[in-house]
Parts: sequence; C-alpha cells; structure tokens
Amino acid sequence: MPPARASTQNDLTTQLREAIARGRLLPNERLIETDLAATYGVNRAHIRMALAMLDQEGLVVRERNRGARVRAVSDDEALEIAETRLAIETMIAGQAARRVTDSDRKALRAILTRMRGCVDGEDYAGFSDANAALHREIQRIAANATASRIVASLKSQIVRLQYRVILLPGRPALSLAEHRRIVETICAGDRAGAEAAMRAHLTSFLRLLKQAIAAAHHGGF
Amino acid sequence: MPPARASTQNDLTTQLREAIARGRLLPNERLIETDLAATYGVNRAHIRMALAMLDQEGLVVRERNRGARVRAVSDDEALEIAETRLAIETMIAGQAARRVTDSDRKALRAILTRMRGCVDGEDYAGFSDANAALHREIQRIAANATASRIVASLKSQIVRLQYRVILLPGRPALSLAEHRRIVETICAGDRAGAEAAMRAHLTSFLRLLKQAIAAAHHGGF
DNA sequence: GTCACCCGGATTGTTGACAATCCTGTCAGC
DNA sequence: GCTGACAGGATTGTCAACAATCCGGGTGAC
Repeated sequence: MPPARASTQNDLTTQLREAIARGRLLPNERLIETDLAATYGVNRAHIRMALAMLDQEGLVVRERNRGARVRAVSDDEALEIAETRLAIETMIAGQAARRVTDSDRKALRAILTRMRGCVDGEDYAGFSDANAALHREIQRIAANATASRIVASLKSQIVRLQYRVILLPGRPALSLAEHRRIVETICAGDRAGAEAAMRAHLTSFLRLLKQAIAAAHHGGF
Repeated sequence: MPPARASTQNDLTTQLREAIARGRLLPNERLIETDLAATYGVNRAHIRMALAMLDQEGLVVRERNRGARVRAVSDDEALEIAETRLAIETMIAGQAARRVTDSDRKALRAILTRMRGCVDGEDYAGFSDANAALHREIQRIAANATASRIVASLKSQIVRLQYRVILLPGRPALSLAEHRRIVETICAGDRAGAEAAMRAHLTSFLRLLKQAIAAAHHGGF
C-alpha cells in the first residue's frame, strides 16, 4: 500500500521522517533509493535529497557507495539525547513563564484537564497525545523557534523508547502531577519554578528511561 | 580564485558552511546553483544536495523555484540561538565535571595558560582560537556527541556576531577570569559549580551581545 | 502617467541514462 | 575443507538534457 504521493520535497522528507519515527522503517533497515522512489511515487533524486536531509538531522546514516540505513540509536546515545532535550526544554519552560499571557494560561489548563480525563479513563493513547500537546503549547508560548526545532529533532530520535516509559504502571498519574506543577509555575510567571518543575519532570522521565533500558538488557526482550 | 576541488559530498558541504560562517558568502546573498557548481568545480547535483543539508541546518533558506539564499539571522533569532547554546553548553560543562580525568585536567589548564598569554600579548586572534579550543576540549571531555553537534551548528549561525563581543575593551581579561573558574570547577569534579560557571560565562556573553545589537541599532554602523 | 499584459532570459525542478562501486555466490587451486 | 580470485547483480554516484517556473523589462490601452 503505497502512501499518498508526496507533492513537494518537504512533504516527502516529512513522510520519511514519520515512517522512521513511527517504526514503519526499522533501525538499521536499508533504505534503497529505487525502492523508496517507487513506494512514494517520486524520482530517485527526491529520495536522495530527503535522505541527505534526514542524515543531517541524525535519523539516517549514509555511507558512500553503501547506501543509507535508518540510524540505530544506541542506549548511550538515547540517554545523551534525553539529557540534551532536558536541558533545552528546561530553558523553554523558563522562557514560557516569562512570556505567558492570559489566553496562554487558559490553553495550558485546558490541556491539563484533558490529561486528567485520560488518566481517569485509562486512555493511554489520549494521554500521550495530550502530553505532546502540552509540551507543544509550552514551546509555542516560549516562542523560541530555534530551541523548538531542536527539541523536535531530538524527540523524533527517541520516540519509540518513550512508549516503554509511558506504559509503565503508575506513570501517567505521576506524570500528570509533574505536568500540573509545570503548568502552575508557568502560569504564575515563576521562571525559576518552571525551570525546576520541567527539570524534575524530565529527570523523572530520564530515570525511568534508564531503568527501561537496563531491564531490556537483562533479557526483557 | 576557485577553492580546491571538493572530493566528497561532505567536503563540499563543509566548504560551503565555512564560506557562510566566515562571511565569504553574505547574509541574503543568492546562492545560484550553476555558479557555485562552477566555482567549486562540481556538478549541480552536488550543490543541490549541499544546499539541502545546509537548509536543514538552518544556514540557508530555500524557496521553491526561487533558489537559495544565505539565511540572515535577525537580532531576535541571534538571541534565541545564544540562549539555546547557553542551555546546552551549561549541561555540557556539568557532564565534563563528572567525567574529567587527570589528562583532561592537564589539557584544560594548558589551554588556559595559552589564553593568559594571549591576553598579556594582546593577541586577539590567538585568544579567540584558544577560546574555541577550550570549549571544544570541554565538549570532548563531556563526550556528548549529540549536544556537541548541536552547539556547533548553533555557533556557526552567530559566529560573525561573536567578533563584535570579543573585541570589546576589557572583554578578554574578564573572559579569561570566567574561563578560569570554569576550568577549576570542572577539574574539581564539581558538577553544579561547573554548570554555574559556564552559565555565568555565557550569560555575560549574552548580555554583551544584547548591548552590541542595541548599539548597532542606534547607528553604530 | 498608470495599469495590465506579455515575452524572453535566467534559474530551478525533473528525468533518464550511464559509470563506478560494492556485495554475494561460485569455483579453482592448494 | 579452506582460501583467494573472479564474475554477476544490485545499488549508488555522476552527469547532461529538458521542462517548468519566476523575474524583469517593455509594450500597448486607457
């Protein structure tokens, strides 16, 4: 089932990026230009271009005359990425606290309410969506396009690992509490508090990520 | 004077990146594929690829059917970039403090000595080099490739502005003191201290950057 | 004088063909 | 049985030609 034909270069790159992030293209899987071109209904040159960009982005590795593969992020790299994300998103939370307006406050609290509903209803997919929406909203408020772009790029490299953490028992409830504190500090315009709250949240995430990785090593699967 | 022929795709991209960073290609300057191909002695396809990667990297903007231009970072963007860099490099300093070894300590102190020599001899170019070397060394010690890559990319977008700050009167001496504190805290394995020292250093840099931008606005030149 | 229109040059977008390279399996020699 | 050379196919790298698009200037109507 070939995906819808990509109209522009950017669309194609986005499609490939999502295919990797969603796991439709697996780590270390070879990305053969001719095949991809046929699958997406475009010319090889487009694929070549998209692969070059995804290479630059860190989602794909290319070796001369050997082709491209989906980059397999090692455990160490995953932690590196998560820590870097922590540093940037902490800053973003602080900036959001400085710039927050009344309508922003309303939007943040609305998403938080949605999250609580998902926790009560044990709707994990919905919770995950609301989670992403909240972080996106905070980024929008912070209005730091550079940082947002980088965070997006980092996230796409470790999305698959995130699911392992989200599905841990009791995680959503704890996560909700952490997010509530983030929202409240940002709404209060408390920059240092927002930074601390976001740092605490992502540190907690990082700790669980480490545990998940260690568990997988011991033969989880 | 055409630069040496680029042997590989990566080399070409690097050459273009440096040409932009060094100011040989000015902001908003049109990057005409045919011309660049002739200049660098390669095919248009290579140029096209390199431009796509630099676009992804944020050094170049491309509009469909309109070609590519060197991206002009606005003042606001410059501050965004500097703040993001601050957040990441602060984290890097902390990681370096955790991982530092004896040989690392020696290397750090050697660079510091070099910096002091440049300050005494009023060798601004040398100071700038030593400065870069020190930051590179700290990144090497932190061993966070992801973060290092991002910082490099951010730096390349605002290198030109850095010169304005470095050349301010009294800046090198102050900068030296800041760097000394960074080195000492890292050598002591004092993570929080290293983070604080790096944050102080880059905050000081950021403040001067803001001043330089404001000054330029009032008609400096 | 101004506006709309159109045309030609310049530039980018797209495509297919060919060359270069790498990987795999096979076979001869030891 | 093992090693090395070698052929064949698969895949990427390179290139030039053609198509599509944009931009500027000029022309004519009003």
